[in-house]
Amino acid sequence: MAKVQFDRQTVLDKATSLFWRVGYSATSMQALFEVTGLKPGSVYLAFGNKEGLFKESIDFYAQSSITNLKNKFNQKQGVEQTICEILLSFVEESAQAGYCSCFLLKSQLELDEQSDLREYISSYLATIEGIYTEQLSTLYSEDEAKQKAASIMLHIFGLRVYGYHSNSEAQIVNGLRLGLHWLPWSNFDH
Amino acid sequence: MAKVQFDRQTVLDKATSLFWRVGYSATSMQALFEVTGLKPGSVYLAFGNKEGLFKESIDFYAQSSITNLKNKFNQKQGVEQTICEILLSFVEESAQAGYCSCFLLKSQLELDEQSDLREYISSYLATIEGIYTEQLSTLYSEDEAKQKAASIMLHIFGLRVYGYHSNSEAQIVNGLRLGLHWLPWSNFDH
DNA sequence: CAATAAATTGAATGTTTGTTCAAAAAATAA
DNA sequence: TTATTTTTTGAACAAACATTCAATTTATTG
Repeated sequence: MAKVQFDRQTVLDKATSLFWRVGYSATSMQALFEVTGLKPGSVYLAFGNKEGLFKESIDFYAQSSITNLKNKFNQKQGVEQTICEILLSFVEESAQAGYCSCFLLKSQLELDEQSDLREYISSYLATIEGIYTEQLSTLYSEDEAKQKAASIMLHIFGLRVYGYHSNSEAQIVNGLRLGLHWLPWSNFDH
Repeated sequence: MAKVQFDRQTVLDKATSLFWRVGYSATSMQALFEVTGLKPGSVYLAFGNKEGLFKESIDFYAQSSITNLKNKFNQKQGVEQTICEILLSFVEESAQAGYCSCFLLKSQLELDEQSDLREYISSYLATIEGIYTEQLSTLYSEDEAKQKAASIMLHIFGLRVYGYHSNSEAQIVNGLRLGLHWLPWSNFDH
């Protein structure tokens, strides 16, 4: 059997960027052919159809996000300090040119009610929340860890929307400090 | 001159519902003709094009939301109690079948970076934040009112995303209570 | 009642959409 | 090398897309 000749990761990286920025519906196959350099037949052989390519793009993004998150917690600073760092890095991200919010969040909101993909994305978001819960449960009771994780997710979703339209980094950080007052923000003063 | 014969408000109401649920890109003119009962020519005469109809739908939704919000504050309970009620009503909304998040939020995230509509929607969101700030400044200093309003907006955005995929009302309420601990939630215990 | 102006109609426009497929090329296996 | 399998190619497809417009209907004006 002949070897796959295009690099799947490279193609997925480019497709993900386009889907992320433009959205599922507004991204045409034509545009995907151009950005990936593949011809129709290759894409359809490798991914089935547009939805298949999109699903793999979601996987690509989500798995990378989850790996990244786990790595940050494994750097063995305090859990809460790490959470502060993560949130502040999200704020920083949101201030950059071409900021596209979070691919999972955007896709979740765009997808139709009866699409299986919506559930699929939900489970990735639940996995992420689970990581926060797990980490916090080293410091708090299970109930408290769950509540705090829910509060963190609310803030993450919030800032990924807020950061999309407002340019005031400082305002977001103030909002985070107020809402997540139990985190060690003082370590980040200067 | 002949009178406009279709009821503009009715048409906008129906168009808004469709755009809100399905999104801008995925909503076809065909579907809009069907849902409004109008023929192509009528829509194009009255609204110019798809984007024109969408913009008026945004206006329709935003103005109604803003009026609604102001009314709630004019009922003259305490400001903070009113805010709790608003947030809890959003949570309740999110638990209902066919929940579509917030039309402004969804559209904001869907629209392309260089679309004028994105700024347009941003200014509506800023207006809403301004109302919270204004109300809170009757109780707090300007700086504190702004910070609290930002925190409220973060939570509203957060719950309108969180509520889209999670079915646990209780978890969201817990998150709100923790993050917005300075609000009089105790009035809502029973 | 005409005369005039505006709104409605629905067929038709030319693109763009996602997808297919037979032929060609490339890679592996014998 | 030859035979076999897999990938790539790019033209072609029907369906759906947003939009237009001349003809018709409806409403207002004089």
